[in-house]
Amino acid sequence: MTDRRYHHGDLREALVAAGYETARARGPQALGVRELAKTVGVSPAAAYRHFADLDHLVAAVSQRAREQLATTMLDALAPLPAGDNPEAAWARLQAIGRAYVAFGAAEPQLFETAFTPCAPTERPDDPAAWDVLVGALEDLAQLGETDGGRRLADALVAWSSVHGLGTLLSRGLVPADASGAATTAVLDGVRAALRA
Amino acid sequence: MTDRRYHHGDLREALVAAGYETARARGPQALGVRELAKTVGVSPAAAYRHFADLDHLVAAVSQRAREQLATTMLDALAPLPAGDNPEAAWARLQAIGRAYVAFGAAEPQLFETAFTPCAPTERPDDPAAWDVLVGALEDLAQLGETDGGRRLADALVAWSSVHGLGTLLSRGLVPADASGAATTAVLDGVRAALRA
DNA sequence: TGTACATCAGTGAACGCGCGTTCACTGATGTAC
DNA sequence: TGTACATCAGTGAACGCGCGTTCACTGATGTAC
Repeated sequence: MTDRRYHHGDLREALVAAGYETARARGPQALGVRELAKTVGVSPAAAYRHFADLDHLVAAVSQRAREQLATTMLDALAPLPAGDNPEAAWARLQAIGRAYVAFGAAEPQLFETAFTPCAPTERPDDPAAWDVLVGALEDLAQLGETDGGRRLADALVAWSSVHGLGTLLSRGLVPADASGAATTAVLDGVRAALRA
Repeated sequence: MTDRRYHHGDLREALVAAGYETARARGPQALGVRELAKTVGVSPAAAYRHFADLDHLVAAVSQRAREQLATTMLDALAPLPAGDNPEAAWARLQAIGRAYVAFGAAEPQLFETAFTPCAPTERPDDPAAWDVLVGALEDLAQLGETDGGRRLADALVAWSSVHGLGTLLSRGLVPADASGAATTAVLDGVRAALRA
């Protein structure tokens, strides 16, 4: 399989997968055309059959990291009851927020990679963290728990909070052993902010 | 002055100042020993008289960026009445939060630089944004506006919120034209969260 | 006040390195007849 | 079914580059006598 010298099965996918692992271990700045080509067992020039330049390769890896983040949010949602009651809806918002922050703390380099500046992607994220958040807020608005007219503002408040804490944890600016308490405090804060 | 070939007046300071401008324009990754030495008009090796390696030079520039951020917070505080009443204390918290977010939006590369991972600094930040925040929260706790027992949690909630929004704005993930509304929403959210 | 001297902040050349990207090419693949 | 052929995903060598860091050195500075 990988032994085939020519006509790699799916070089693009192999490069993104290898890039994802590199980014996970050493961050987005460690991504390089030459090194990834070597990892995959291909000449550097081969990568240019699939990506215009390094920036586009980074963009593909970055997108994968964002999609992985969104996936962990959906995974956190999966076991929860889909209940139409307020408590269930708040629990869902809390679950995705917790997953977002936990991803930042557990995978600091991927978190960094997910939001690193790079070329625009060809396709939208799938799944997209923003959509998951908006969906959870929509449920709360439907139930009259939040002011439907402030949907966008609420989304920005929630996103800012979890993104901020995720960033602080991922960079070690908030110590890991404060992670649990900080997460609870921030999620409670979001709830209070949206309810007001 | 700068024409002197030997015994530069204060090469360390000159390198940090040049690094600050480079970081401001092109971000922390654009910092390099060779380029900064060239900017300052000195041979690359000269930099090693003042910094153990590139990482320590970056650390000095990063610290300067953080101190600049803290300074803009203090500047925002300066014109405000020092009043002992709740409204004045909340206004002070809001002012420093607004300054923090505005710095991220106005100086995205410096904001990035301020929190880029690098070597530890020799001295603590002066001024330090954290101290400014804690001071403002202390006032509120003294006035009974917030639960003094939750000082640390409150600080983390406030910091996460403004740091998150600052990051999102600095990276263009929240569009600049939503900056004003988003800032207001987030700051109102913090107030609601701490009051609860 | 003048001079010898130790200090040490600079020089400039060199090291080895890995990078992104381009180029002319080759040969495995799948298709058309 | 077998064969000629067009396609294009790969090769491998080379390009020019700028990087961090080290080294033996030089000469301006400030001090001690």
